[in-house]
Amino acid sequence: MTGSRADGTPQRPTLEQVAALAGVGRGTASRVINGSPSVSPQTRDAVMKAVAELGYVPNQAARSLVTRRTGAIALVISEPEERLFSEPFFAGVVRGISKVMDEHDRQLVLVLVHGAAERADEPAAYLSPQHVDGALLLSQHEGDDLPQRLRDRGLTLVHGGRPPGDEEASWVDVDNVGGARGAVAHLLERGRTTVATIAGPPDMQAGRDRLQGYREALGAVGMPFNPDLVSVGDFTELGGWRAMQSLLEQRDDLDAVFVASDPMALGALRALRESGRTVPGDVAVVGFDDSPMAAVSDPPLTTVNQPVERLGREMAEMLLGSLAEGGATEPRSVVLPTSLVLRGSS
Amino acid sequence: MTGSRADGTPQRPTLEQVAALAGVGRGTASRVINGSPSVSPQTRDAVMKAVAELGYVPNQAARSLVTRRTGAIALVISEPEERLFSEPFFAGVVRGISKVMDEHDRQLVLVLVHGAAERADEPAAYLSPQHVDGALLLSQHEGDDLPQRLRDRGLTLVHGGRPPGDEEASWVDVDNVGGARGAVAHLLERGRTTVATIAGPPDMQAGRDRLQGYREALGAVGMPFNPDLVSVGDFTELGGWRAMQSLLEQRDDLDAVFVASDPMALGALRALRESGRTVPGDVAVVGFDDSPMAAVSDPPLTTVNQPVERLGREMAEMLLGSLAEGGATEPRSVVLPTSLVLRGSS
DNA sequence: TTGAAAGCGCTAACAA
DNA sequence: TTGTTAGCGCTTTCAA
Repeated sequence: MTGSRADGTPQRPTLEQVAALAGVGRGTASRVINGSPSVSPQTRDAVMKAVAELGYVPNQAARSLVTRRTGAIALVISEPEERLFSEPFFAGVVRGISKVMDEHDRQLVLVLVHGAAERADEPAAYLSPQHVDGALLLSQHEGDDLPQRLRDRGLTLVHGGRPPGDEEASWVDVDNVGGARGAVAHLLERGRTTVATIAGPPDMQAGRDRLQGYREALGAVGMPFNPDLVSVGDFTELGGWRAMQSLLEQRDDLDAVFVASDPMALGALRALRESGRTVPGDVAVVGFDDSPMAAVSDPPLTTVNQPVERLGREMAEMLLGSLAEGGATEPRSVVLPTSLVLRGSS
Repeated sequence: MTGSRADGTPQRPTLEQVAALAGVGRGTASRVINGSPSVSPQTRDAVMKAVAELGYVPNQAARSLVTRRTGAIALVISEPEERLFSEPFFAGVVRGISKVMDEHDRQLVLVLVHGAAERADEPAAYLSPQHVDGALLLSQHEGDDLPQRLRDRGLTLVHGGRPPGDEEASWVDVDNVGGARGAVAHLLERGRTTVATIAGPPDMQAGRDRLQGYREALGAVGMPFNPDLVSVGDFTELGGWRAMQSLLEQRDDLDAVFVASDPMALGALRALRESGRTVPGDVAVVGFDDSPMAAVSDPPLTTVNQPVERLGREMAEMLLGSLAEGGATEPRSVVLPTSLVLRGSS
């Protein structure tokens, strides 16, 4: 039995009790718990049995105190706008991360870094090796020095998405360039001749990369890049709607458009409908994200699928890998392939 | 200076060093850190100064070891379907929770409880008083016994959303009944005479509550409840589209519809358009959620706004309040008001 | 009001 | 292979 204290809180058994029940010393019990090889099978069995009988669970605080490792990983999300969590992107990434953490018996500490307020005094003082072993960064802002500061504190970091101009960073990203290139190539193969694009915000790496893919696809078939066929949106439905209108004003002869996000593509679909055009008859449309809405829009949206859960998994595994090797390894990076999902809009 | 260890990890200063620098005993330094009243002002100042100078941050592990409190709160999300994170609902709630945790220097540990797999052996063994002081539960499933098991382990809990048939639970919810009632009352006041509803899944409390609000609004003006005017969806756009079609087949004379979620309302809008009807001319539509899409749909959607961030705040504050009082208090509950946002669809 | 000291539960170094 | 022991950094009695 485990006993309980005066306030009714069940009192967890300690390693001491496990050792006593197993008839061994505390050190030996500790070795068994931590999978040390230098323990005889009989001793191991006796300890395991005692652990099971008592329902023993190691006290993480005591353990951290001596090992100086916490078992916790921070998931840092900067400036959680409406967008961030709202996008299925986050759901998938977080799920992937969470599964890996579960598998490794590690805790995920969620840290939302809000705007200037927190930034002012000591930004996320909690994010130090004293509290977490490492950190996963999502949606960093351009020019933010938080990553550098965290590294200075001795934290091992892995970024979701390639951080621009940070050679020291380790990161995992989806192949935005390739995904966009493939989408535009698909439109060209279908015989479209005047392919426009609604690009994402130029201050976001994903926005820039997807525009780059558009250029590369044109270049691959010897078509010139024409600024008239590019309009910039902010990744929202409204932004896509406006961008599409502006494109139609400039070039009423366009017959296809690659849109750098599904919400923007839905806005574009609406603008096209309002202009009296048919999709894909008059204009073919391809989005990016493969969000749930894409499957049920009118018409269903051809779009680029990103392996979001896998992105989370890879991030988590890369971080745990670096931690296992003892930290100071070379920066590493992984790019995950995207795939085109064909639907009615193209 | 704080010194550093061989591996380059900066070595944090300890309370011992703070005490030495301030010229006091370790116990006294501890009292200052923890805001004990029985410390002279001069002593306090000296210690504070030493803390600032050394950049001292208490070691949470050491603290937990003796206080038996962790400073951590778990955010438990059951079965994170696509839906869950995808909805702006989650973004707001998590943001509210996060802010309160920041204010109280507490950590938020994210625990995603996946399907049967985890459930099978020991479900979230981590969720015990040894690791977290309490837990916030989001999107619990009907009949799930996780809450009860966590309480048995001695954890203090607060639910987001009213847990059906759990008298011991503390919870915070938005006024789903009132919000729905107000939405339908609004349609009736606008002169609509045949108000249908697309209800949410009957196995979800929010779905049931919103249907209840619909009934109450009809009852308030002496109108009978007519099953022909009710169709059930699954809170998705596709579900709303289908439900709207089925309603139109049964009752082609309906002139208004209250839809229990915005995604479903967008689907309903599409079905109405496809049937050749105008909104709000032929049929007025009101949704529920005030999601970003509602503002930019065609026409913009009248909908019920929920104070999502506040819901998170209230949950977090309720939990921390219960914890402060020392646990075994009465179950408590809070219902937050919703508000109708008038737009073009009604 | 303050200092000294015990001890929270564990790991790891050292002996045996 | 095993037991013993010295702390990890902190809070909290107990005396003074």
